[in-house]
Amino acid sequence: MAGTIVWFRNDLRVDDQPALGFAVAAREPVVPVFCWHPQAAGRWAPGGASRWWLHRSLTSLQDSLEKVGSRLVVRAADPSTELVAIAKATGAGAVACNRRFEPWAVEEEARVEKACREAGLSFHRFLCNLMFDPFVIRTGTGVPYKVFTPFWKNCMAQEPPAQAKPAPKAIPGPAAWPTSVPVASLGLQPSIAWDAGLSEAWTPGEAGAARKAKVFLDGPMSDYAVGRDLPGSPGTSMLSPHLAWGEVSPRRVWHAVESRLQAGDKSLRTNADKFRAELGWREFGWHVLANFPTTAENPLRPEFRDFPWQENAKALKAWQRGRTGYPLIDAGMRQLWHTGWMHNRVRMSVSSFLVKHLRQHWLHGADWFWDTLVDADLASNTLGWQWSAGCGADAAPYFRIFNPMLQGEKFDAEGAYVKRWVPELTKVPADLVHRPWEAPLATAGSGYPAPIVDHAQAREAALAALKACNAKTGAAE
DNA sequence: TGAAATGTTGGGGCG
DNA sequence: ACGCCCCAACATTTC
Repeated sequence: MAGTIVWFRNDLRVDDQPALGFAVAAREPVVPVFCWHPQAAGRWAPGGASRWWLHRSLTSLQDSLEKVGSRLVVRAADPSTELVAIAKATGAGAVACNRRFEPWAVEEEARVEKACREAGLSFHRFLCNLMFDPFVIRTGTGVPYKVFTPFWKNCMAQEPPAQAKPAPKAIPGPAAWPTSVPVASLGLQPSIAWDAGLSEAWTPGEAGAARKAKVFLDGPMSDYAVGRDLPGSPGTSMLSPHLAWGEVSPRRVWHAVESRLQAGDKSLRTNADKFRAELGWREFGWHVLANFPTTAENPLRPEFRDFPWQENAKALKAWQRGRTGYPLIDAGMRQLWHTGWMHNRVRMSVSSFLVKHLRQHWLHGADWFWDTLVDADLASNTLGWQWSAGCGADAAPYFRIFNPMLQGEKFDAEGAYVKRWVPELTKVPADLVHRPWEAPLATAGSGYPAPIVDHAQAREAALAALKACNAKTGAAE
């Protein structure tokens, strides 16, 4: 072969990037390529917030590649035709990529591989964004896990993730570069300026990811077990969008944690293990989706197939816009709208509220999150929503219904979080901030809506719906 | 990685 | 002083 095409996908980094490392090791020309072809993903094509992120991440990747003597060739068409054409134009004899596990991406990968082989190109695939292979980790009886704890125990009994490999210092280019379109021509940017809050909160790209990791590992990680549950303070890593686009390698993060453990005490170990278990949940989500590819749209537990969901466009809209009248719910939904991100503790509450209090189909929630989250990731989104709805892997039983007042009082006792995102509540005293309808009229929020449903009634209705479904399907519980 | 209802226990007020 | 009752605190069960 006379050079390798590196097909970039959601692995937008140069550090610990196996396909790129493979291409550079061949000591022949390397042609990095990104194809924008959202049609292949259908319903799960990147949403608005993800496209905003992708625009910046691609720009950042271009910069990093140029710094080591390379480029990023950008095309807006199907990779199965583009990569073959680029191989012809540059004389490359091989294509290397990193595996994805979205059902549509698996199909796309097969299509690209076929086109490459038919054109006489060799095709090479690597595990890049996961620490453990989803088709290797198996239960004692040889089937994929559906429960997190034994899954993670098994992973922890494997060989530890391989050491992360540093970025190449120089990347040889082809004699002549193929044509490329500007990132700006892909139409990823919002046409109206709704992205000020995103710009304020995030720095997409590899450097931004490394900074977030360092800040977290040197700070909040030492109190992670407690701090991660408090939405009003910065106790989480904020790495999710960077991981979603592959701007940081989970192996790199894993070993960065490990190196800090050498110097730490036992309590650091406890907190670090909690954090690594969250990386584990991310792995678990991908393993479940890879092995049960229909779950992006269908419940993993078949008895939920005919669950009596309601259709209520008005309620759905109130939830989306943060106008349900429940402070914790509204704060979360407004944080999401403004920054493209929501604290995990609050994600659990808002999703429980949508599927239980409002009894809207979890896919409505999944679609909204997909469009608004900068960390939208098909596996985590699917796992999270099915977990909340009670129909997925290791799911909360349907009757586990979060009480938005109690969750607020437990994890945002002073109301700092809800007041930050719901300014109508500024004057409500702390002890009533999660139930403002009980506050005296003078201090109650001006213009803040009354609860769109009564908590106790909604809870009863949700439990009744489950009962009706069980009676119909004859489910055991 | 719940909440609410129900059951149990034990300290203290009181007749 | 004793037993009764109340109820807070905690535990268990149920949804």
